Amino acid sequence: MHVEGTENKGERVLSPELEFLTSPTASCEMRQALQTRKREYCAGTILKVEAEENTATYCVLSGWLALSKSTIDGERQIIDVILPGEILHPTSADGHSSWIQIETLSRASLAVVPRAEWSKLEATDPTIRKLEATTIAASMSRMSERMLRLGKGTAESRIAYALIELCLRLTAIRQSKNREYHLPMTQKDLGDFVGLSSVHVCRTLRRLNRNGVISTMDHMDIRIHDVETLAHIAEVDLDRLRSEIISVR
Amino acid sequence: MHVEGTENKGERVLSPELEFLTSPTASCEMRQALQTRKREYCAGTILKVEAEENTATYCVLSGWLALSKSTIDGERQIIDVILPGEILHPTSADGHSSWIQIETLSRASLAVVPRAEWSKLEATDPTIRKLEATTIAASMSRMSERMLRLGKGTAESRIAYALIELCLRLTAIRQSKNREYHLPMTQKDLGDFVGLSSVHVCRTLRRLNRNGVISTMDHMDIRIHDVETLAHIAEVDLDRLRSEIISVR
DNA sequence: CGATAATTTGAGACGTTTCAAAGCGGGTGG
DNA sequence: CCACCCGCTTTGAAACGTCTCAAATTATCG
Repeated sequence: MHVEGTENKGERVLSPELEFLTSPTASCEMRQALQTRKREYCAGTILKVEAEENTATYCVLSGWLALSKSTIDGERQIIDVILPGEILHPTSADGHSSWIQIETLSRASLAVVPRAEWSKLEATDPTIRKLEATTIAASMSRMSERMLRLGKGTAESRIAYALIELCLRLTAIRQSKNREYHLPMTQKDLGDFVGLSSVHVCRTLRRLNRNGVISTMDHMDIRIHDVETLAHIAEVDLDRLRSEIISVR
Repeated sequence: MHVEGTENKGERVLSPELEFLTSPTASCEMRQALQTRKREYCAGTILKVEAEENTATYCVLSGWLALSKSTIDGERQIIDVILPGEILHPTSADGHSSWIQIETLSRASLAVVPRAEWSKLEATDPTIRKLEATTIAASMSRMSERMLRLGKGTAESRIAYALIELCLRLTAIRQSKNREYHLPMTQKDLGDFVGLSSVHVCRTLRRLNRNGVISTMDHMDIRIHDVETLAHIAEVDLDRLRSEIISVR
């Protein structure tokens, strides 16, 4: 169980301020609200426990989040990874509890906006609703891609898919170039993400390394050498996937 | 591959008109729109193929839908099951293609509302937006519960969870009483839903039968005898799950 | 530089899949 | 009305992939 983690890498090529925050489309109110609600967290912080009282909206300004569920015996499944620029509504159907546990994978800065204030922002700025809608669509889409592989894919295809998905998303927000990025996750985390034991994650990663498809350096620095092969292993059509999980801006 | 199926059971205790359609909260425009867009489909119809052009909103008036993704070699994963009263936006992040394949599991009647018209409805009727939000929250919530079990659960817990989830949802819309309902799915379908082969679904179902936890009669008529045990196998807290996946009305 | 966490590798156990064949049931056409 | 066919369920046996356990190695941080 992560408590007040010590890792603090994970955002190296990060623009000082977030894109949509400074973008001309964002309204003045929006920028202000995010700025005043801005908070910093260190890696491994648990922001919200499953089923905890929650009605706020989270905007990720920098850093990575993991959304997870756990079984009674402590097994964790990472449901989704949230990257900078994305919006998160952890409120479940009953309208007041969180359907998910939220934790930081790296040092992160977030704007946590209470429901009332967020509704006001939505009303004043029509672009926000659009951003929200595409964020949700993208999230659903990548969740189902992962479910498909969780249900029917091999270990290799699950890992390959995760690496490709993250690469595409990071590239879209200019936090990856040349198919190279830092994963602020341990192999255990990655295993919890793709439904494998950390041991098997290791083996699979090593095999991909040996075959020259990717290389991992240092603590989880990923470099994809042969996207075609990786996409083939992941059973992914790159262009289609991109259009499904990347919001148009 | 299902094409124009022949099965047409699946909605036996169905109220002639859907709850939220006739409810006093639904606006006049809403009711009219749904009525004029209403269409009937027989079981096993594929409404929308993955990645197909799509910007409409689907309202399920009666019957069951399955949302699925498939691998290149034809393996299908059912991502979610949609029941009467629920709303579906199959539009992915690019704004015009569908992120999912939609098919009917039983005979079903749907209102397929084009985007422009739906936006107008949203604008006129504030309750629709709320309904949409809770529908999405509920869907996310149950998808993640299923992902947790797909990643970390045994065959038994996956099946047990699916049976409980469906029982709760059906009970909420008064299509199940006394924890008894008809599942308009084959064992293959159920396997595609929970990530198991049809053979293993059969074995697992039979074991639950032998142990007196459930009984299955006829073609997939489920009766849950011992909810406590089933919930325990599924690793579920019934009240918490209910509040997370059932929309308050 | 020692303590602690994360990765790597091996070997065996376990659960699920696959293959195969038999049983059941419902629908169709003779 | 019966015979036949096809799809679904059931059961068995073997193959396969992943997990677990265990131990060695390597990184990380105070």
